[in-house]
Amino acid sequence: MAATIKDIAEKTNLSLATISKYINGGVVLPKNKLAIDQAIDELGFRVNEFARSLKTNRSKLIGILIPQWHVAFCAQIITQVEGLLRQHGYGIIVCDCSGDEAVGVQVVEFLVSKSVDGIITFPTAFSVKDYLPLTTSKNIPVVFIDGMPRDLSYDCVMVDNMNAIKKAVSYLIKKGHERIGVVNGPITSLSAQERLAGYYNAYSEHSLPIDANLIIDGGYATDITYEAVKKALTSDLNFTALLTANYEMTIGAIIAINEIGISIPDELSVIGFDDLQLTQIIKPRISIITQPMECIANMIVDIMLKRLAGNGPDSPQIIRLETGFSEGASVKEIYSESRSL
Amino acid sequence: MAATIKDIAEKTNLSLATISKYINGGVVLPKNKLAIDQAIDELGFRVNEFARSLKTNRSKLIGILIPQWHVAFCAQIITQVEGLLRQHGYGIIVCDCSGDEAVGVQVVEFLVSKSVDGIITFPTAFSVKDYLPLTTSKNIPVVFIDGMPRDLSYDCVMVDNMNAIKKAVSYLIKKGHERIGVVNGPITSLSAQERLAGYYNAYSEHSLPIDANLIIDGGYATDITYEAVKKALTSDLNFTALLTANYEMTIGAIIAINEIGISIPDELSVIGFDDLQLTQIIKPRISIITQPMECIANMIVDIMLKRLAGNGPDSPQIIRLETGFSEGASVKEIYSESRSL
DNA sequence: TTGAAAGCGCTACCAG
DNA sequence: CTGGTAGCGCTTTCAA
Repeated sequence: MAATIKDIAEKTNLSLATISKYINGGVVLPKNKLAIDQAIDELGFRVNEFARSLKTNRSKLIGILIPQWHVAFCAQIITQVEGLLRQHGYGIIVCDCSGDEAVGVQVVEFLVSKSVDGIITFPTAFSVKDYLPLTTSKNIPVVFIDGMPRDLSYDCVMVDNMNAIKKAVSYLIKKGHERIGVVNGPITSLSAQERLAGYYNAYSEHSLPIDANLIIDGGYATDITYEAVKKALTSDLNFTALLTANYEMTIGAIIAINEIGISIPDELSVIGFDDLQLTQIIKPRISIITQPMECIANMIVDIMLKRLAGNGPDSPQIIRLETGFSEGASVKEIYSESRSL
Repeated sequence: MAATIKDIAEKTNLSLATISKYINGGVVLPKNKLAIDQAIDELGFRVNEFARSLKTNRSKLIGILIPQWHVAFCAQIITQVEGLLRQHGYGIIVCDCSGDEAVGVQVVEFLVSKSVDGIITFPTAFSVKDYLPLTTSKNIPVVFIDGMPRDLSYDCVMVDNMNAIKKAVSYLIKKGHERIGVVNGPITSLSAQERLAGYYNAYSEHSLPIDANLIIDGGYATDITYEAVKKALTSDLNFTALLTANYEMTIGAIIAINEIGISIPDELSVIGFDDLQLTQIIKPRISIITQPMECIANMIVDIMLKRLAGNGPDSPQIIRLETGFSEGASVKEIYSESRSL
């Protein structure tokens, strides 16, 4: 049987209370400290987290809700979040709801039943409203990543999607592009709405007309984008540049472009999103809007830990982070008719 | 405060013992069942898992150790395993050790400290031996996926790697190929060893000479493969076909091939591994060695649940599953000199 | 700084 | 089938 603090107490001739206090960071006499340390070592003592949790009512577990396991952005963020939380003694329980609303609610109930101390959630295909009563009633803090339902007010960490796209589109416009295709996510998602707004803003700022046909729905997915881009490229839309609004869509677009045999940047300029995995090896090096992954992860953990400690701000925090831009060789300067006049 | 079984007992005028028995699947009188159900409903009672765990010493949590979050095979398996385990009331704590041995041991200690009931582990870059004493001393079952250290004997679920590759190589040989490149993982890993053996076996069975230069180390990674394949293709190795031994390497190879502008299958026949995500949209449709993902996940969960229930077989189970082959349009029939005679 | 004791909520034993 | 009860291992008063 595993050693308990009782064993330590007996061995050291100290009381349970003293041992408990010590292992929770309390101060004891130096000689007692020595004795306790030794006893812990000899007996191979480890705190029984169940008992501790029963008393403190905290599990030191954080639930994470993701739309899909293989979404690159999620994977990247989770890697970092997991590492950071582990340093603070928190484990993560990750559940994938495969975009199914019913499963989503079920998953959150499951997480709550596992007594997670907090929940971190990525935007899912469905509204998360259904499960929030559950978490609020249990006082479980929820931190949203990359967007949340419009009519809610929770802690959220996201990038400045609007400006990210706006800057990229402006960049293209300044290089002479006027017909810029954009592969965006489903317009039901907040981030897609913001990204689209960035596109519009850039165009209006440069007083250029918008052709709605240039706005392609890539469903935030590689396969959908692949089909959509292939179709768009073989149509008579005549765009000279293409912008993709997340990693998966960037990959889908690149595959489609390469397959058709259109050369980047000579025949088509391209700006991608999220410099992960594949974008790092594709040639020519794609110009990419980058998200500050590490910073996002840090903020998420930071807010969560503060909430758990009960010393977060009173009102929900919406953290907006600026995106970066990694210049590659995928954008060509062109001279449109109107400008060459 | 949340309701406890004590509240239920009071409300129903039954004893704690009866309530406990009922919520654990025991049988009570129909009218008591009704009363209990109603009380549970009204009070919004939920079992306190901490208290339960303290008593039963089981957390209903399974730890999963992965090499990297974005390895497609892992993601695919975990998705399924997580769903299955959840159906049985188990949650998973996933930790990524980023191929770092020290982190790996630390992670397992962490998982043990979280009192996971079992551990499922993918092959990591380092030997897992260091942490096994920990798990065995705590009687925590460990199930390996896709390989384990050679000198150990644990439950393991893996595919028949040797035959998978052997069949594919034989297939190519029968189509007339003699110079078949193979992009394999690091030879330190069991699966890579087996896959290589398959390559050798196919060649020897057809009495063809092996050129070791055709064996490329892709490190099970996209970027390494990309560089290696690019180099190989621009050398004078003259292979007519290329076989890749996992998903990431398949993608890396395809990107390299496309970039150089070699056409599949006219100039090079290709057989990939694991029909996931990208391989499903790349044209031409790649012929692929497929792993029975669902079946693998089922077996893993099956063994784990049996071990947890204490009714698994006495000896470690090594489960070997057959791979499949999905024929695409990436292999061309050729006639080598020797055959055309 | 230390200790005694209560009790977190549940399960499992045994008796009825 | 039901109930009384001990106790899992820990934290946390409160008093010394």
